[in-house]
Amino acid sequence: MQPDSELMIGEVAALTGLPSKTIRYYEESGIIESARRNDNRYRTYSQIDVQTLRFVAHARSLGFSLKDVGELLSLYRDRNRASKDVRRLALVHLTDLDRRIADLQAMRNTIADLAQRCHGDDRPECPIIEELEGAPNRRKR
Amino acid sequence: MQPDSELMIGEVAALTGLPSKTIRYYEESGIIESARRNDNRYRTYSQIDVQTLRFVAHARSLGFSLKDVGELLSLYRDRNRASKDVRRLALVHLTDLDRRIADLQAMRNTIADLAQRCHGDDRPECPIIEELEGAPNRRKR
DNA sequence: GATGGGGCTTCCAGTAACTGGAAGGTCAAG
DNA sequence: CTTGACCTTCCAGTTACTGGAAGCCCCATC
Repeated sequence: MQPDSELMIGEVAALTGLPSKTIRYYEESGIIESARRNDNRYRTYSQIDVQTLRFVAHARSLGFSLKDVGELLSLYRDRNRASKDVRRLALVHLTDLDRRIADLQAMRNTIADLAQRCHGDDRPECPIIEELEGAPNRRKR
Repeated sequence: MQPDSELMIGEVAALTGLPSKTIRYYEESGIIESARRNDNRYRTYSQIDVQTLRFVAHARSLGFSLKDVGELLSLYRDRNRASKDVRRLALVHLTDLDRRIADLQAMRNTIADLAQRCHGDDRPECPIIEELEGAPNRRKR
């Protein structure tokens, strides 16, 4: 119950799950504002800063880019935000995730099929090598 | 029907679907050996080189790392390879793909759920922001 | 008082796999 | 002779960190 307790970066790291290095990196890259410093030039953080960093960590864990996180943060702080702006960001991200999942899934299925058809013994015959050797390559994007 | 025709990098690019820049990059990073040069110091390639680059392109399109592609290439060239070595590489890659797909799928589901519950209008209330604000962050890996 | 151990600081480099761009050489056509 | 389309090398930027070096600050101990 100390509303104005100032934390050092290691404590914030423990509270948010983010490495200290990453917190400094977020500051350096402008995703969060520069931390205040105490007499030792050490960074100090408030509970609000911890909340902000938790927000960032959570958005990152959902796969949003740092650029997106920046926009989400400003929407988060904007009491007059329109939820459609947040939703639009989320939907763009969703589309991107779906595309990436589909790409990986296609690779996965091909690999699984090839691996399943490969004897996996000491002989050289191998459908995986044959596929790589012969099949035309797919276009990306 | 010219078995010893020498191609320039642009032609190889057209034949393999790989940008010239990427072919040079593969050479520089040691994934393929240095191309012979003609009198102008231009790189020249044989049909075998084209085959090798197609192999590389295809392996890359299946998501193998360049390091893996290097190993696959040496297995490809090894007439005494054991198919189990190829298969092992593929299975490790498969595991990695599955993990990445699962990670993305989890994100995707969360985002889809949040976006679906968001009104997406001009009002500020937004379950997406609330989730980022409040929920504990998941551990990666 | 010297020393040791954390934690903090900055700065530099490396990761993966390219991609973009600058500056310049070569060659054939018009 | 100049243009245009190739080719060359080299450097920088991308994404989101992560590792490591060198050095300060503070506290505890011998």
